[in-house]
Amino acid sequence: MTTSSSKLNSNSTVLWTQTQAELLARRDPTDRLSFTPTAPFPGLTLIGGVDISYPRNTTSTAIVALTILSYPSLTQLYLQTHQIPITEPYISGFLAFRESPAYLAAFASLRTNNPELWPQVVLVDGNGTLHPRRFGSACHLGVELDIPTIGVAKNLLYMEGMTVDAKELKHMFKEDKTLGGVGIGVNGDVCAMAVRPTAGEGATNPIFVSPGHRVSMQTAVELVRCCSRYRVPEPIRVADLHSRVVVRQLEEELEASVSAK
DNA sequence: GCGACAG
DNA sequence: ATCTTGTCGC
Repeated sequence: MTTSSSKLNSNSTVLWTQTQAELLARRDPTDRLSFTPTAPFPGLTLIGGVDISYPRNTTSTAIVALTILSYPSLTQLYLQTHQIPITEPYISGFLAFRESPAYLAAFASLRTNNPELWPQVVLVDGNGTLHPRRFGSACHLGVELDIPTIGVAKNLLYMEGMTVDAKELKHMFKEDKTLGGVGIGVNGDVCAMAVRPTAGEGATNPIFVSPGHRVSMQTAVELVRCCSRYRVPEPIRVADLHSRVVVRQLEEELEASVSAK
């Protein structure tokens, strides 16, 4: 008798759904911040960003990058990568179970080596409340660390009950050049904002911002706008670019070790 | 019914 | 996420 991997995945999914429900009970949807939750955010000086890049031809390991930028200058104060084992597959709606361990390792290192740079808010590459169970990876990391987080996704996660789809949104931003953002409702809740990328009126491909933990929708959007020079806000952009550089190095090392034997 | 599904 | 070149435009 054989055991199919899809069967294993669906079993994990049941447990993971339960875990998400438990952690959701600990999520704080309000502004519980160490700075004033209104632009230009007096008191805010340290903002974090995290992202993960995966090497081609390998599924067991990845590179996580954590960066800390000063605010409002967006100067890079810290940028560290870690090679982390990846044990779980990517399953839509359960991204945190794949990536959160890597994030936790990165933050553990920061706490040990540069505790003075512990961020006041963290931008996460993924969704917050824009999620089938209102608990995306940004919420997950936020609750685990009890740190304010904001989810920023480059693509729309489709789910039942959504008021708009990606194509409609693109149309709306194209039609109305002054449109800055569109609320994304799911079964009566506005759980995200499609935000027109900063850098002009011509851009029509939005980013999707949703609160993670200890941040309101309003504050999340405002803050993302305030640290965006390009489509992707700086903290995530810096982490993304650097993790990609390091992933290339890892790929070369892997190639070398193969040809060496 | 088919397709759409963060990274 | 990753595989991938040039190209149109500011």
